[in-house]
Amino acid sequence: MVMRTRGGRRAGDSGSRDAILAAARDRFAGHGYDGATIRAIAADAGVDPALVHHYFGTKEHLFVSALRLPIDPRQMVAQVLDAGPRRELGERMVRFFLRVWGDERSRAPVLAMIRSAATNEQAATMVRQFVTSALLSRVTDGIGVPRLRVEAAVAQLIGIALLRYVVKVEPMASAPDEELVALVAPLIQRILDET
Amino acid sequence: MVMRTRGGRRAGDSGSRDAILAAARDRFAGHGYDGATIRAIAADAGVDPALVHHYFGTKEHLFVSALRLPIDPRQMVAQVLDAGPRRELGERMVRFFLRVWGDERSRAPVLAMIRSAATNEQAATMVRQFVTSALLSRVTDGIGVPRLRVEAAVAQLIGIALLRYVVKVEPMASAPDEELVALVAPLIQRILDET
DNA sequence: GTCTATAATCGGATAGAC
DNA sequence: GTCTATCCGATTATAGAC
Repeated sequence: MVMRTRGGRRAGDSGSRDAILAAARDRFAGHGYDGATIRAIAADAGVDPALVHHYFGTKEHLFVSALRLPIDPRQMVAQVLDAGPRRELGERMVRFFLRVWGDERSRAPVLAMIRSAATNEQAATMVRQFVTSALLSRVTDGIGVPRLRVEAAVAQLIGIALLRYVVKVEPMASAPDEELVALVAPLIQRILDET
Repeated sequence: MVMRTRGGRRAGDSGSRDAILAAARDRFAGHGYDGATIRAIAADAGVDPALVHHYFGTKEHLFVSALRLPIDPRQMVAQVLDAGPRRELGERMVRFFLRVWGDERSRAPVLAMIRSAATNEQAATMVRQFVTSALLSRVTDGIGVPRLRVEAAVAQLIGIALLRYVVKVEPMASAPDEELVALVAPLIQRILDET
């Protein structure tokens, strides 16, 4: 029968494990670590709560499993930095940012990190380490910009994400991507350019 | 005995009510609405949990009581807008922003709103209405800047608050106020200036 | 693989004594 | 004004049957 050594679904598996992971991503994204309950995740996935423990052990383990990004951050950063001329870096960053937040699959883990970090100290530490090592350090190393400036640019983007996708303030929430690019790309570019 | 009609402490009051309010502000600020428990608030205040209900009824009522800002937002906005020449508006906004976040008394309610809005839908609605009516509308009316631009400026400041005071990323978290003013004020000014 | 049953804890809220 | 006692619901987690 079907029996692979790597990848794919193992023999005997139903789709429950993946269903749990998908439901967990949604719940963590929507309510943060503390607000997402195993019972609700199980209900969303259509399985028994005990099955969640059977697959993932503790809630914390489920959290880190659910947050594994579908793409590799280091690869993404390198791509954004090198995909064109330096004078268009601001625009590339804004477009990349909007693409991540526009796609449900990548938005859920990021939203989960933000929502959880806001109220859970352990999650905040995870986010701090991730932002520092996976993003800031690579960007700072890749281009010759002082770290405080890179952080100011990141702050601009995170603030927009908060107003647009979490608090949902108008007209920011409904503005088309292109309008945001036209507005924000020059701002980011300027932050990075002035030594 | 002592018996005033307005202001001051009423006869028979101990300091418990104020102690509860102060503890509630800290807890809501530190853990968000859902994460702050009445039992913990009571413990911080050194009183019995039942006393919290005695004074404030439900947890929700306690929340809105704890979040009454010590200053009036409409007054603050007007002051920032009119306190100097238009070309220094960016600097005034940044300095005001840093003053609010630098003082514990004003930081606690703002932090509580952010942390709660991140995971609690009801709190998010409160924040959205507050940001829209109390801040954005007044600023947009006061100066002739499109709302989307004002929101971009607010996003820049909120993002900085997040990195500096919540996630605590270095060097943003430890940078002196003046360094941030020098870096950010021109950015805000530019957002507001270009039609 | 999946579920039942249950332990152990913690949450908000209330009634009522003092 | 303040506290004791308690109700009732929800939570994570485990043991074990099927």
